[in-house]
Amino acid sequence: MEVAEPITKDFIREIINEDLKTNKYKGRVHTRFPPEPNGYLHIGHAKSICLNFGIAEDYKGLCNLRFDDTNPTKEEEEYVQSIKENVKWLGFDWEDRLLFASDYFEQMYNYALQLINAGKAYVDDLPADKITEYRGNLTKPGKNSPYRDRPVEENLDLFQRMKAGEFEDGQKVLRAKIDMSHPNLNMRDPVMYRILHASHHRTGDTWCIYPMYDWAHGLEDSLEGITHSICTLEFENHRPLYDWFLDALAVYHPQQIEFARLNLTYTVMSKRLLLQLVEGKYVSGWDDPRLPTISGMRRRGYSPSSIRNFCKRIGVAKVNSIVDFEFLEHNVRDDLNKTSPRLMGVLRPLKVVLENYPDNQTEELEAVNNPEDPTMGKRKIPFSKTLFIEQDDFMENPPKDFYRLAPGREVRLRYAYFIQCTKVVKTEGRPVELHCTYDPATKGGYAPDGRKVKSTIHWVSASHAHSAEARLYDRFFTVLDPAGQKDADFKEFLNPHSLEVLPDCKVEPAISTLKPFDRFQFERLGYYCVDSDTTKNRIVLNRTVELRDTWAKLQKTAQKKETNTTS
RNA sequence: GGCCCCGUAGUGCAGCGGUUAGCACAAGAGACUCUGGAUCUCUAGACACCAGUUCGAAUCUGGUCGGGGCUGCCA
Repeated sequence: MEVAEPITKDFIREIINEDLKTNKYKGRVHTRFPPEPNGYLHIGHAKSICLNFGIAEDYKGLCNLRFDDTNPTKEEEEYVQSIKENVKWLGFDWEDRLLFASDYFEQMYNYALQLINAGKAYVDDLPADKITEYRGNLTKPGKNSPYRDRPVEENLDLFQRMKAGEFEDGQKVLRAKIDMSHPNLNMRDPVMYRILHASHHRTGDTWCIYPMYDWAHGLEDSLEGITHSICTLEFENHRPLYDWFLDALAVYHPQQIEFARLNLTYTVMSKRLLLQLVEGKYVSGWDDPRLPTISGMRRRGYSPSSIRNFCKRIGVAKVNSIVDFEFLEHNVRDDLNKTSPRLMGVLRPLKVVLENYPDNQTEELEAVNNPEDPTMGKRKIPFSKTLFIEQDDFMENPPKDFYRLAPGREVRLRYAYFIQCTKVVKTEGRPVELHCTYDPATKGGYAPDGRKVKSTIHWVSASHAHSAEARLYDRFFTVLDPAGQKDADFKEFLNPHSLEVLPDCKVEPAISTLKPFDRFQFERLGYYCVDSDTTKNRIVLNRTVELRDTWAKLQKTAQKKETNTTS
């Protein structure tokens, strides 16, 4: 029985409820997800996507996908494509509302003219460093540019010539005329347009002046009839400006609401830093499975619903916080447990020969595809005299709490037989082959005499197994907050063991029915998925996340105890 | 020295003047089990501080302390 998720009423939905009550927007709810196409989306964006599209769903409103493409020097078409794919993959639909800020450039230009005419904007000839200097700082008020009081006619003429391409990059800017001594630095005559002789991914070379975020964003929202413009906390100080522009123009005025962006332990959540990792080849690309990008997580094996659940469960607030990476993992396990077919595969094979099993016999044993979901059916697994089991499932001198195979001990091979270890073959002190006997009476895994075994282990038939490469991932960084370390580059904290490649794993034949991006569980090991590097001749698997492992935890605490007493 | 935002278990959220301060993850104990998985049960754990308002404050007000953000022609 599924327990209904409690309906969390976050502060944003409370504001919307209030607006609905007062009929502020005539009953409309219209949000937008406004990425800049300058990189790939990450899990932090997923939070925003779920929020914006989720609110639209909840209130039967609309959510636009709008690319905020106002800076041609950083934006690329590749990013537009990846973002569209990611949003779609996450399960959201912008219908016919795929929009671009660049579609409004002409309109924005006219609005700028309007502001100039109203005496609220001026062309400034000050170079960039002077503008900075004139701005003052946190505690010192700024001072007016000598060009601040140019007559309207001159401003109009200059601005039109900026647009016409008569000036070099950086030679002039258009600024709002607000207040150079305002305590909020954003209000000290912010730049509205800069000259950029750069080719834009959509408008090409038709423009050489491009609007700044503060000027553009509110207009985009206004033009689209957005009701609630949801953004992250760092834009809080920009809201007065957002409001100022819209009021100065006397146009439709959405409400900006800020929430805290997502932070996750042991990772970085910034397109800028992720770009460094990609460009510096610290990863294989934007879709490297160790990255918190949507593409990376998809390749790693995360399901869209696991990400959506995660985003729903972390909530929305205004406190800066950092979510445990374990919580993300909990959500994948939770989802994948219910939806993933099970398979058996051996990561680090140890050969087992069943001495009393007929030499050339093969049996087909029946296995359940998903114990959590009987509708997923059953499958046959081949069994024979020579098998592989996991090296970890055998210990020559086991401690008392080790339940698995050991000399003289009996365990169950899942869905197969009880076996007992009779002999250990070693080279250089390491077990390389086990001789066991099987009990024919236990076929299927049940002992007719009712005797119990302490554990059930997984196995594959040696001659039937498919070889595969498994890529095991560990946390990407060694510290909780790699980007927040004092006086240090975040790349210093990369975990050198974040990727472990096991080139020759042994997997049951059913693996061949899967295709890239298919997800499954290796029984007793974890959730895996087929990597996109897989070809006809080579199977590559990614470990999404390990199963919860109380044995490993026991060992870890025992180890800790030991080092505590010895030191 | 300025402006803005924020302080509830280890972590993330809920609590909207009267609750034994709730939920989830993590932690600990146990049950069950052909995955040392899943599931189930139980345990421990928090209102930053000080005043004020009120019969009554985690909730309202003021202050203190603490955290975050803001000085791009980035978004």
